[in-house]
Amino acid sequence: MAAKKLNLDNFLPYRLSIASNALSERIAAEYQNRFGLKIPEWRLMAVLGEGKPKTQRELVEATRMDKVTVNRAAKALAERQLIARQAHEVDGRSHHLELTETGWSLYDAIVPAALASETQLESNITAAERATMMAILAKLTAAAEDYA
Amino acid sequence: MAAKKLNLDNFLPYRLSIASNALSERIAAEYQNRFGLKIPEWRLMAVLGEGKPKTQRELVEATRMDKVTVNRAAKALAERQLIARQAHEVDGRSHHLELTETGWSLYDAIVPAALASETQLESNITAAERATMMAILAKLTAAAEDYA
DNA sequence: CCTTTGTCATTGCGAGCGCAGCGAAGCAAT
DNA sequence: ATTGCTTCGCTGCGCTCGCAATGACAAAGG
Repeated sequence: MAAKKLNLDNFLPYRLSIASNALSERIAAEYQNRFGLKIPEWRLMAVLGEGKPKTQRELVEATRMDKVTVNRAAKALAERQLIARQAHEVDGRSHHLELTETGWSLYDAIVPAALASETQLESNITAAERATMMAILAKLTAAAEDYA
Repeated sequence: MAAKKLNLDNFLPYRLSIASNALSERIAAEYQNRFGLKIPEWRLMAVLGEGKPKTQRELVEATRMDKVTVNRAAKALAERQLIARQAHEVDGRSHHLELTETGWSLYDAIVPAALASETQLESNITAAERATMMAILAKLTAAAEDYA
């Protein structure tokens, strides 16, 4: 018999993974059904919704997603005419991506839905808890990445 | 221009996903390198380490993983002789899975490593923060799943 | 210039994940 | 016993993910 045991339910990375998965699935289904967007696509739109055109490289940084993920999401959005690729003035390899008219109207439709959805999800926790949570998540992320 | 904007960095599901991914990658690499285990395999061992033989169905419930994931993990562990499949006395379709001698010795080697790893990851947060975190994760998970 | 080295976007490919569907076995009801 | 329904483990298959390699262009050094 083992000297020491371990309870999976009390294991933080496990619980974090379960929670993240549950939320992701729920949100992914919602965005897919209502707007036809996958999560990476939605994330690009969220960043481009800040107003400034960005290159894929910049989007990778902003969304923390893989460059391939960003590329494919951008491709899908461009095909649906939700974003436009403007040639880069100085760098011939790169493009500036920005929301089109259609993109903006979809964005305007999504934002309230996203906020409402988040409000509902967080209806069980207090503002203080939320703040604590965000701080801890930042610490854990940093710790995991620093480890290297 | 959009009526309302949205900052991705302040979006909880996004931050949760980033954190979970960062931790998962780090842990997956560690288990893979040191013990040749993938995360689903490690989770099965963690549950079986409680001592009671379990069927795949029970493992699905305990680990919250898909039945296919559990099946493949069990297959891999059985091939490495880390777990044994005992025929089920009453139900001919099912088997009882339990750790073998070899399985136990690997388990005994992993547990201290897992605990040390978690301790290090959590060295930046207090016990109170950890407790808050766990409680919130449970609430969020429940909220996301209830939505259905 | 021209070569080398670096950077941005893209494509190739393998790994992982999970739904849907299958056969085998149990269970219920007649 | 037979029929129909459920449950267990397993396989097929499609989708997503991300590393690695490629192609196009840029920048730096001779």
